[in-house]
This record gives sequence, C-alpha cells and structure tokens, in this order.
Amino acid sequence: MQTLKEDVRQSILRAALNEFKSHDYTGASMRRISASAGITTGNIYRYFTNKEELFEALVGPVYEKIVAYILDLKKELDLSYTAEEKGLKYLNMVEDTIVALFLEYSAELTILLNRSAGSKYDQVKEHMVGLIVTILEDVFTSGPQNAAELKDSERQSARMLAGTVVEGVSLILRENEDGETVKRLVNEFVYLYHLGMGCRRPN
Amino acid sequence: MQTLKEDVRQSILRAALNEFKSHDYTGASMRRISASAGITTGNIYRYFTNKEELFEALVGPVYEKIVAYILDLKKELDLSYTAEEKGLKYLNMVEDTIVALFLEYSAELTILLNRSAGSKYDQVKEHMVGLIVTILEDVFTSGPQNAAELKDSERQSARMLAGTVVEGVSLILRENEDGETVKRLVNEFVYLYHLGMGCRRPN
Amino acid sequence: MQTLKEDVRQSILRAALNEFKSHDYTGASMRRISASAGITTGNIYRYFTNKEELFEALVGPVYEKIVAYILDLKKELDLSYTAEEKGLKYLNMVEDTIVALFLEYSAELTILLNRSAGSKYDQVKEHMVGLIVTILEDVFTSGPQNAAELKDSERQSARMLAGTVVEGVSLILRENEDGETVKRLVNEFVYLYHLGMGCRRPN
Amino acid sequence: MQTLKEDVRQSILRAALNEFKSHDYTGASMRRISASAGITTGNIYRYFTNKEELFEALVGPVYEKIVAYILDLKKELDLSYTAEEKGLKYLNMVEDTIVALFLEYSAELTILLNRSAGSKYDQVKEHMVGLIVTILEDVFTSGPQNAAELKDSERQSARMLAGTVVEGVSLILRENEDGETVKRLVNEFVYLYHLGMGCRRPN
DNA sequence: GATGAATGAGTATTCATTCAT
DNA sequence: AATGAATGAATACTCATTCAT
Repeated sequence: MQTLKEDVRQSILRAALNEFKSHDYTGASMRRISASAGITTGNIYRYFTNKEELFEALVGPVYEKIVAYILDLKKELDLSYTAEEKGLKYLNMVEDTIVALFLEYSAELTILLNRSAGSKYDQVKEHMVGLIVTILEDVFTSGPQNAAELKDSERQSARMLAGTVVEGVSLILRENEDGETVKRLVNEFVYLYHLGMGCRRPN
Repeated sequence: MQTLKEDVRQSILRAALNEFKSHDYTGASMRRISASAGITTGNIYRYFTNKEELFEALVGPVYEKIVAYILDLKKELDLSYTAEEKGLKYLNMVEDTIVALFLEYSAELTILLNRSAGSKYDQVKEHMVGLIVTILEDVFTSGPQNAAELKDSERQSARMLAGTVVEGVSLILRENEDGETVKRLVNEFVYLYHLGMGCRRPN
Repeated sequence: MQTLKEDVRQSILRAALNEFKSHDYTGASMRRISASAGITTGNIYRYFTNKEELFEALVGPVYEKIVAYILDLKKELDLSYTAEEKGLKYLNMVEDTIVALFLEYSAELTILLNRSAGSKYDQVKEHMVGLIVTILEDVFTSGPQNAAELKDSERQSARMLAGTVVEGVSLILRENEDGETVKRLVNEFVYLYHLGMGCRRPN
Repeated sequence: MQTLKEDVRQSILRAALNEFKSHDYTGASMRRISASAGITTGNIYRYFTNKEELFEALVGPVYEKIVAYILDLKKELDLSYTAEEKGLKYLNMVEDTIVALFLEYSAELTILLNRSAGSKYDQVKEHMVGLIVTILEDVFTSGPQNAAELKDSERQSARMLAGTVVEGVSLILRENEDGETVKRLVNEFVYLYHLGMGCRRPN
C-alpha cells in the first residue's frame, strides 16, 4: 500500500512534533520519528534532508509568524504618540494576536522555545527578546528617534522585561495543555506586567 | 609538565561550566570538557567518577543552598500575620538572601535551571516552583491552614507566578555577568511582581 | 554490495565463534568480531542487541540441550535397580545421545565450557558437574534415597569424577575436529572410567 | 617508611597471586595488584616491566619445574623394559614427585593451568599434554624407538589420556584448597586411570 | 626508590545519514 | 517512492603503561 506523499509528510511532522515535545533537538531520534510515523529510516530523508531541516519545517513557520507579528506590533506602536496609548495598544495586541498565535501553534512554539538547544534556533529566545526590547524602548521613550538617549540601565531593564515575558509565556505553554487555561494565564501574566509597570515610579 | 591536582580540578570545573552552559547534560561531551580543560580523556575520570558526578559537583551545592534558603523564607513568612506584611518580608528576604546567593553562583545556577535535562536534576525547576508555590499560597490566603480552599484556577495562577519568578531570575542570571546589574534587575523584577500583585483585583 | 540478512548473521556467528574460541567472554572484542565478519562496528548491533546476546545466541541452545539430556539420563537411571545396570545404561546413553549432541555443537560447547567467564554462563561447568554428581551418587549407592549417607570424601570423589568427565569431554572436543574421532575418543574415555571404577575397591 | 626491595617484590607477587586466582590474565588489573600490595601504580613497574613479566615471574618457575619433572620421568621410564614396569613406575613417580610439586605450588599451578588465557602461557596445557604424550607412547610400545610405529588412532588416544590427566589435575586444584584433599583426589584419579588402563583390552 | 598524575588506545554501544536494492 | 542494511564517527568510560617530580 502506497501512501501519498503529502500524507507521509504530515505524518512525519506529527511524529516529529511528539518526539521534540519530549526530547531536546539533540536528544530526539530520527529513528523513533520514522518508526512512529510508520515509515522506514531511510525514507524520512526523502522528505527532509536532515534532522535540522525537519526541525526547521516544524518550528520555522511559527518562528517567522511570531517575528512578523512582533514587527507589526512595533509598526502600530510607532504610530501612537503617547506612552499611555502605547501601553494600551501593546496590551490589546498581545491579547488579540500574540495569544491567538500562541494558541494556534502551541506545540510548535513550546518546542521552539524550550527544545531548540543544539539546533540553529538555539538562540531563538534571545532573538525574540531583542525584538521585544525595541518595542519596549518605544514605550519607554516617546518614540524610536530618542532610543539612543536611553540609559544603559534602562536598556538592561527593557531586556529583562522582554526576556521575562518570553520566558513567562514559554513556561505557561510548557506546563499547560488546555487552550483556555493558557489564554487565561497569559492574560493574567501580561496584566500583572501591565499593572506593575503602570504603578512603577521612575527609578 | 605536571600541574597540581587542585589546578586541574578547577580547570575541569571551569571547562565543564562552559560545556554545560551551551549543551544539555545529555548533549555535553566529556571529551570536549577534557580537551578544553587541557587534559586527556582518561584523566578527567581521576577527578570525577563520571559525568553525573561532575555535574553534581557543579550544581549540587547550589541546589542545596537554594532549597535551604527557600525553606527559611517560608518559615519566616509563616510568622507574619497579614498578607501585607508577608509581601514586604518576601521582598526584603529576596533582596537580602536569595539575590546574594544567586550572585555567588550565577553560572552554576543557570546550568542547574536551564541545562539539567537528563541528569538527576531534571525536575529541579519543578521542585523549586513547587516550593515557591507553597509560599505564594500563604501570601494569597491569610495562612497555610486555608490553602486547601484555593480554587483550581488560583493554584494554576500561583504555579504560573512561581514559575515565571524562577524563569525570570534564571534569565537575568543567564544574560548578565555583572553582580550589581543582576542585583538591580532582580530587585526591579521582584518589585514589578510585587506592584502588579498589589494592584491586582480578584478575578 | 548488500549481503542478505541471514548471510550476515551467519558470518557474525562464525566470527564470534572464532573470537570466543581464543578469548574469554570478557576478553572478546565486538570490534574484532565485526571486522572479521566483514561488517562495520555499528552493524553488528542490528543482529544482536549486545555482546551478551551474541554469546547467548551461540551457546544458549547448546546449554539447554545438554541440561535436558543429562536430566533425561538421570531419569532413565533412576528406573534401574542395580549399580551394575546403571553403569551399563550410563555408558550406552553417553554413547547414544550425549556424544551425538557433543558432536553436533562441538565448537559452541568448547566455548560454553571454556570461555564463558564473565558471562551469565560463568558457572556452567559447576552446574553441569553438579548434575552429573547426582547421577554418580545414584551409581555409587543403590538409589537416590541413600544419597544422604555418602561420606564427605565420597562426595568429593563424585565431584572430582564428574568434573574430570566434563573436562575430559571438553578437551576431546577442543582438540579434534573430526566427528568419528571425537566419538571414538569419548567412548574410550568413558570406557576407561567405567573399567577404572569397576575395578575399584572401596577406599 | 621505606620498604626493602625484596619485601616489596614479595608483596607484589603475593598480591598478584590473589588477583590472578580470581581473574584471567586479561581480566586481572595492575592497579588492583599495586593497591593490594600496598604500593603505587607506577612503582610496580620498577619490579616487573609489565603485566606479562609479572605473570611470568609467578608461573614461569613452576612451569619449568613441571617440564623438568616430566622429562625426568620420561628418562626413568626409558630405562624400564616392560610396559608393565613402566606403568608402575609412572604411577609411583606421579605420586612421589608430580603430586609433591602440585602441592608445593598449588596456587601458581592453578593459575598456570586455568587463568593463563591471553598470556604467553595460553598454550601451556597443550605443551604439557605434548610432553606427557611422549611418555605414554613409551608405555604403549616397548620403547621410544618404536614410537613411529604407533597408529594414528593410538596417538590420538595417548593425547586424549594425557590431556584428560592434565585437565583432571587442573580441576582438582581449582576446586580444592586443602592439600590433603588434593593429594587424595589426585591419587584416586591417577589410580582410576591406572586400573582403567590395566583392564583395558586392545581395541 | 617511590609517587601518582597523566596518557592514549582500548572497550561496548548509539545514531544520523547513506545507498544498493 | 520506499526499504532497511550498512556506515562510521560519536558517546562514556577503563586500564596498562609512562614520566615529571
């Protein structure tokens, strides 16, 4: 019985998803993936040239979407004039788009954020944090043109905030399977940050 | 040329620290560690019986200290009567002791929290989060005796908060070498949480 | 060039036979076996999960057959009433069955008896000797019910006789390839024992 | 505290004896030997250039004595004229000298006969058997000058007898610690052979 | 004479990847 | 398209032997 190419591809991806959910990139086994996809060891290489590319096929699209969303977010924020407006927009967009995205690709995202050690996405968190930092810098100042004026300590704080947001979301994804729970916790988490930053006095 | 025993031991630990910083426990290679410590494959086993013990030597002491500190923290908090007092004490103790500990062993802690998959410290974050959750439950309620009354969603929230605290601190450690900076960022981070939770309305 | 699976399996077994003929279980090298089987290091593990299982595949079946034959022998002897009859039956059965078995698996038997140190067949001679001892006890006394009456020195003698029989047969197998020769020598050997014991005066 | 050279040498030999009693030549560990001799790893090599030579020092002398005794035995036998006389002399000499030798060096002999796999004494049994065969040939014929007239089957029988004698003695040594027991069993064993061969009709 | 740290090739086993069929 | 046997370099770890001290 011959399986159609696309079917096979999908079942490989499904198997890979499960394998990468429970092992690191390094620890994941191509053999186990093939076996659980119901194909032979060799055949998997007709669909994906190597482990790296299979991983890429799984998390790459999600990664690109996230980056795109973050950049969109940044663009929107650049059009707002006051820090207050920015803060609000940020929150809303996170709730509207980012969370939605997280929910849609939760498994892939979990893998991307938590299992990529050893792959070329090793540094993915760092990259995402970098992007979010540029947004936070906008929120802190009245606009990107003044970014250069940020003090070093402010840069560090922004980086910390961005990082902890990413880590926080990663953690929530890692520990919860149910979409509604993830949504509630992410909202609660972002809300906490929003309030915390709202109450914040300049330091 | 013969190096003194303690020198070699230290250079192995230094090399191991670097190796484990960039690979999982599983992914780390004893050969690479030996090589980068400037010794031969066999010699490393004169200093550490096996990979597990080398890892243990690196992160074990840190782990024990952390657990001890968290338990102390909890004991102190149990003596406070109001949630308000608890919140303050929590903040102060984090600033006084936990941060100090984190500063001393930042690299080892990073490894413990982020690279222990496959070792016997596999579940270390979960354990720490569990400990912190019991503290948060105290802060949420007026005392541990009411903990049982917490709703499921409240439990999840507590777990999320505890987890993001641990992850947040891990991240700050991972990204900053300078002690003063770490201290400032951890304080800022804890302060944000404190304010965010202070403004919080029951959901 | 791809060899058929069964061919490879056989050539591994052949190579293993040679390796184990000249080294202990412990001293035998999987690499050398692979090499002399004309395959690569990794491939051998597609056929045998590990060294132990390869050894087992070689000697396990022989071991089980031997034990079965010895037990059969004992059962038959238990039905005879006089020591004289027993002696004769013993001789006949050795000639009919044991020798046949030995002939079929001479190489594997040699390994089983002489090279199993370190494997789970470590104690195989002791076990076989133990079995034969119970038979000899029957021959010495008029029946197993009197076995308990044997003196210590008689037990030691029985053990020595059983052991030297096993060793004697092992040796003949080790040194002779030709089936007819083995048969003749084993018979001669057993006959010698039979006569020697027949002439024996109580000591 | 400095140990005198000869003391150290003896304690190494004592330790080696114990090690080789419970491991093959290959399986024995120079480290364990040093440790149990109370000296350091490196120092053992000032006394014995390598494992082989240490083994040699242990079993070499015994080996040479055995060979010498067997050759003496042969010389004596050559002076007897009848097969009957030879048989008797053989028995007596075995009881007088060989057994004495076995008793004196039982441990070394056990090792030589049972643990030499992998060393240059690997083939020691074969060599001893070869020597004994030449003696048996004398017993079979009226003198060495007729040895060439022996039939192939007679050669094989002689080899078998010689081999089983050696194996039998090896076994007795391996399984018994007490000198008196060894002596009794060896005598019993040799006696059995003597009777068996005495009763023997030409085949 | 002695020490014990260091060497380096050896061990069994695993696994991503290749390739003849 | 697919198979699955084969490859070969990698892994952790051991051990006889060497050599700076």
